[in-house]
Amino acid sequence: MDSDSTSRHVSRPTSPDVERIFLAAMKKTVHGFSGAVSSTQGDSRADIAADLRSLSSNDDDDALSLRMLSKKDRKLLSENELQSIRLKINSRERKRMHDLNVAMDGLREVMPYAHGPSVRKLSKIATLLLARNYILMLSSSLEEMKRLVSEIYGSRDGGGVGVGVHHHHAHGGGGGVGSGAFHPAACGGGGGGGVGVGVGVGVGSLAHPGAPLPGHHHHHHHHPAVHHAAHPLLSSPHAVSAASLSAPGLAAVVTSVRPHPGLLKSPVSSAGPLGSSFHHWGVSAGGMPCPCSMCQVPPPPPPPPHVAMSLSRLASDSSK
DNA sequence: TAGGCCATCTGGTCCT
DNA sequence: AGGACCAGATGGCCTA
Repeated sequence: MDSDSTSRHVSRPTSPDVERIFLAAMKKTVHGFSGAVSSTQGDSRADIAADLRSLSSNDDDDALSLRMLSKKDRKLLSENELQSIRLKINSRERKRMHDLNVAMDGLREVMPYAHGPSVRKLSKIATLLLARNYILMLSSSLEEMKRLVSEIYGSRDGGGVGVGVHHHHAHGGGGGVGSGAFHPAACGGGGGGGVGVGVGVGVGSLAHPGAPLPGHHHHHHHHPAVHHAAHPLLSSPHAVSAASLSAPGLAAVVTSVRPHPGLLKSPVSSAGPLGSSFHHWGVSAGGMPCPCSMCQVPPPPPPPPHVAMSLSRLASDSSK
């Protein structure tokens, strides 16, 4: 009794392995292990079980699509036929969403963030925002490396690598966001007023209304509403500006980000909002920029309109 | 208890 | 024709 009947359907998996991963995940789920898929949710839903039971008994019907039928045709079909078609469609949709979740988990795995049984996984929106900022940050790092290479070899080669990207340590994002406000404190090893608190960022100020990030002092305690702004990748000026511009809903969404376990391990006295386990090295150490938005703000890409749109939509979704 | 997050159901639309 | 994709609705679970 599992959703194997759903997996038998041919579909467009997000990757060639998705089907296999999905099956494995479903096995785990069936055995009570909250694995990669739906780890925060219990999958033992009575209606699903009912669906699956029905599916196993109605496996043979043709894949007529219910929505393709006219109302007249629908009336001609028996209750059982309609139900079996509906179940089949539901099953496909379920599998599709499972595949999406598997992909989302795959994304979580490669993000510089907590993975562990004691750490609640990132929400979907947080995962996407984090991924985006991570990509921006990596791109920025790459550009910086290119720039350094061109500086080193430029005198000989005449500067073959043309990179015009420089760090903007203090640039205000949209809506009065100023990520630079907390940068010095973070990279300077703490000190400075606030240590990333109240950050001056729309989202951050929502979550940290003035307290010195007490959540980071707690071992194995998660404060989803507290840590989001502390994570460098989620506090990028871009995401922040979008959040502060779009709606309180998105800000609320962003607050769902869970902390990196490293952020929780030790006091934050001298390490800024990331905690002492996170080592900021700014841009001075070997020229490599610190992979956090505090030490290195990604170059401001042209504000993609679709991002703003999707963000606003997410905001509206989250405000349901 | 409220709010956030999520899975699922459902009907519509688009694509092959 | 059939499947994928999408978005709204709904209800459950969890946490503050």
